[in-house]
Amino acid sequence: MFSKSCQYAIRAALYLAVHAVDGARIGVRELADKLEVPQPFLAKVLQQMVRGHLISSVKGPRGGFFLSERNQEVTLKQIVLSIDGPDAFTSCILGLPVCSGTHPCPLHFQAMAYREGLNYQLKYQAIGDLAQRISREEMNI
Amino acid sequence: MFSKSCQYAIRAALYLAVHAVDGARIGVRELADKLEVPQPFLAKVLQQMVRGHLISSVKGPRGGFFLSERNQEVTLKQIVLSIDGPDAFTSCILGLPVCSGTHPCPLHFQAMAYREGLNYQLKYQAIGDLAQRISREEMNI
DNA sequence: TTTGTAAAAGATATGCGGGTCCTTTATTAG
DNA sequence: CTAATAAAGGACCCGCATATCTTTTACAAA
Ligand code: FES
Ligand code: FES
Repeated sequence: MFSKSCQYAIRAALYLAVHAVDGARIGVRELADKLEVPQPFLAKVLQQMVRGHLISSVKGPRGGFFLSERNQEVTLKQIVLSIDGPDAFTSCILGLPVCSGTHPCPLHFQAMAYREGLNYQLKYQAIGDLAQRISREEMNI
Repeated sequence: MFSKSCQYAIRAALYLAVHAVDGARIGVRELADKLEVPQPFLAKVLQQMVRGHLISSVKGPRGGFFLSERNQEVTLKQIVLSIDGPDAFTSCILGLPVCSGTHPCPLHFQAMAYREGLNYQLKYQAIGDLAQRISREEMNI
């Protein structure tokens, strides 16, 4: 479904939303440590996200990653789109060259139901909103 | 979601169910040709399926692949299990080490809803049954 | 029994996502 | 201004899914 890069990206963004509050910045070290993912690889993903304006960063002492006001409004969908591209939700689950309702594969309608549901979630949940749910309902990231 | 091997496996099984009727056998050549997948690789997947008793084969002239009576009863779920292993439907969509409802990731419940639907489909649809739907509703495989 | 045919098996290549390392650049505290 | 710090950027490596090729084995028809 999601590539590893994309999973890391989402989890990192959520971690920042929950923990990088009040102007605090968080470094790759802590991030990689808390998410339990390989540090150098996470760094790559993070800078890719910065380039895509999904998260923000400052260099130097007391620097690190954080979410600007704009970044809080970023949706999970934007992250997926930016990292994995648009095909995750539009390609046929059986790998057929085209996914269409007029000549569907046998799993098409069931797969679409699933994907549409998830898609909706991704589309309308901003990082900032999710952060609150996460702390409130003590979810894992 | 599914690996390429698994996609090929499912499509091949369905093709056999639809076309290898009345004791006819179908060779790798035709199969690869019709499904538009790489022939030598498909051959590997097919023999893997034979070993797993998901499909049947005979060597020699007029030989090829087909579905025995037992094979008709095989479900898509068995194919997925045999090719991709059990993790496809039980692992966390964000890659967390465990997927559980008690400490869920933010996408857990939405993802589960989707997956359960698909899972049901895979679990209760036997190849033989699907074959009829496919011809009747002119679906693509 | 012979011969042609087609799958089985094994060894081998390739591409890419995933992962690491090293150097450069920017920032800020002192 | 300087030194310490942390991200950015570039080059590189590795394993595995994917894909290919060659040889061997089994079967069936004649
Ligand atoms: S055609 Fe296969 S999922 Fe739509
Ligand atoms: S915990 Fe992530 S999908 Fe269940």
